[in-house]
Amino acid sequence: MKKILDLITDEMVMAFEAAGYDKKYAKVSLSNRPDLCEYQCNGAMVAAKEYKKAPIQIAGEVAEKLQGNSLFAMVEAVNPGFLNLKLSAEYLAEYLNEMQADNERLGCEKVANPKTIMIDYGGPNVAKPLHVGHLRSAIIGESVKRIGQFIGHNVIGDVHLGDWGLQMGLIIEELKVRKPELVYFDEQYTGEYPVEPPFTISELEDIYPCASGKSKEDSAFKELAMQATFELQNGRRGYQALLQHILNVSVTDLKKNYENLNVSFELWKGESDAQPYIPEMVQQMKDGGYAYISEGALVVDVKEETDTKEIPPCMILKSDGASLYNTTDLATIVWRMKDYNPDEIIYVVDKRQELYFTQVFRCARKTKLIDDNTTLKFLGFGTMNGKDGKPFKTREGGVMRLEKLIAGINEEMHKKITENRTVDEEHAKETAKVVALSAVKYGDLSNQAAKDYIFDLERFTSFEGNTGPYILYTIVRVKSILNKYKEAGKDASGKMILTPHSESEKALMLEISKFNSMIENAYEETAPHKVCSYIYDLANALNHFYHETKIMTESDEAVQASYIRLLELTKRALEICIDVLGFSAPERM
RNA sequence: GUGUUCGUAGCUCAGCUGGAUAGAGCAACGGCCUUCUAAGCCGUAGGUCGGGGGUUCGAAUCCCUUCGAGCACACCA
Repeated sequence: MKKILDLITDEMVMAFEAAGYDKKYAKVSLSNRPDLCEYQCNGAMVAAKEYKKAPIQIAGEVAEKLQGNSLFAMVEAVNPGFLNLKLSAEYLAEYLNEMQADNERLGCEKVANPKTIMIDYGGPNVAKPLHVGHLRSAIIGESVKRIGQFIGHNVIGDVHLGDWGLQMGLIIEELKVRKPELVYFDEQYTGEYPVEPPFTISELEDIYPCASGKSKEDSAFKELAMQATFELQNGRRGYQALLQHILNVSVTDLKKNYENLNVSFELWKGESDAQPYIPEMVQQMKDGGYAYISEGALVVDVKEETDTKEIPPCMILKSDGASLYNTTDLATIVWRMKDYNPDEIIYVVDKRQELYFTQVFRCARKTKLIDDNTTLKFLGFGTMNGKDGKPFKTREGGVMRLEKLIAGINEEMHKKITENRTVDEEHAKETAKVVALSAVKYGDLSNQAAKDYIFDLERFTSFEGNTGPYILYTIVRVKSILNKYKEAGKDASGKMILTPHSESEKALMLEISKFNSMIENAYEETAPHKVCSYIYDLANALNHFYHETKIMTESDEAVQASYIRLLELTKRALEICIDVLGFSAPERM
């Protein structure tokens, strides 16, 4: 189904041409003066130069051609040369009926040529529990993925575990200190290793910070850890087996945590999965003449003429021959290309890593790990700050665990829900969880991803204003009235949406009609915050209409059914939107 | 130092591929519940869009400059 903006533009193009002007000037946009019109075209003012005519004259001639057009209730040429448009009520109702006929997608067509897009987000470290720093990547990445999937692309989310490098060696060494008797440390051992992991998740969570702290003070310990890392990377059996245990225990826990956030990944690959591809990749870079030794390390130059600053070379191997972050990221590109041949890879990563990823992307392109058909995209997000504007910390100044943060929000929400109304305990708990998630996600996603933002629990969990709970409340109100209608034994299915009976109804209809173009726009700009701002407008329009219109007492059955159909449409639009944002609405609240 | 992002109401943010009177929410103040969830709706007040220049018929938006803040600058990830 065509976007309403395109349909209007089509008419405008014809009008411009009929009046003897180039169609390139017939660009229509949403009005920025809703008091004057719904859509507008500023082309006459631009065209004035080429045709050496007063803009108002051109606008007038174009408007003339649109008089009587069934799309519009009003076409006006206004000084200095604006073309102001209002849609006809009939046309708008017709458009909404067409949307409703496609309840699944509300007339938002899937792309004709689906792309394979991989999204790299999450990025948890298997040695450490998730902390608040992981929140944004998960929330934004999940939403970007869902938007892409809704549009019709084949989008694959990959969690990209941090499961390689010194952190693993640290765990192994610390475990050796604690449980030296384990067979994993016996180099003579050739039998099968136990299936049961030698530690629990809580032990694991204790081991890493402990080892990490030790390595900072005890250089001998750090030395051992580096040695263990090296041996692990070179295939020492016992250590490989330990890595598997660490992965199993950790991933089980991670899955649980991500599930609570309504975040899921198609792939649970990690840095270690890239390991097998490294030797050949490095060899190719050498053979191709791209990589050379600089200050002992193997690097690839990624400078470009147009750079405004010096971009350091991309390091492939450290001077001790060990691989590093760059190496696994590049090798990850290798297997992604081999297994999935994606058209695009999107990295949802902290924006502070931008320079680093520029190096990696350039290196991948230069050394032909990817071809020209694949784009690499960096979607950097800003820092989540506390109310003081500084990076979010616990009261003690440490990093806050994600679980703890979420639990705190759940608790706060539970308090609010039970405060003013009577609800049974089990119900309240479930609802609190659902609403709390909307608060966190909406609070995050309603900001532009690239900007830092202030995490304000009080504000996010509020039911007033531009918040997740407000959106959910609106949906719940709609659900409630739809239920009442059903309970009255009525059924509006198959009934038509009629032309609007009030300003607020038309405003709501206009808002709904923007749905498909909004989704496309949000996809093109990888901007979930556009979905947020849309549902906020839509929810406002709904509440306004709801307030002014007595639906259940409407005596004209056809009109009432039309209202109901309109509410169903609104609800569906809101639900699709919150679904792509990654949360859902309860039945009651 | 170099580069980069940003600076919009008391606070938190939209708007930025140039358009008409710069928009929301919170906080403040004032209205609206015998009727579909008042967790709602309506209204009042609050701004030299950091400063200065330029391009343009027209600038929060583009360019230059200046002040201020954040961030990044090869053997961590």
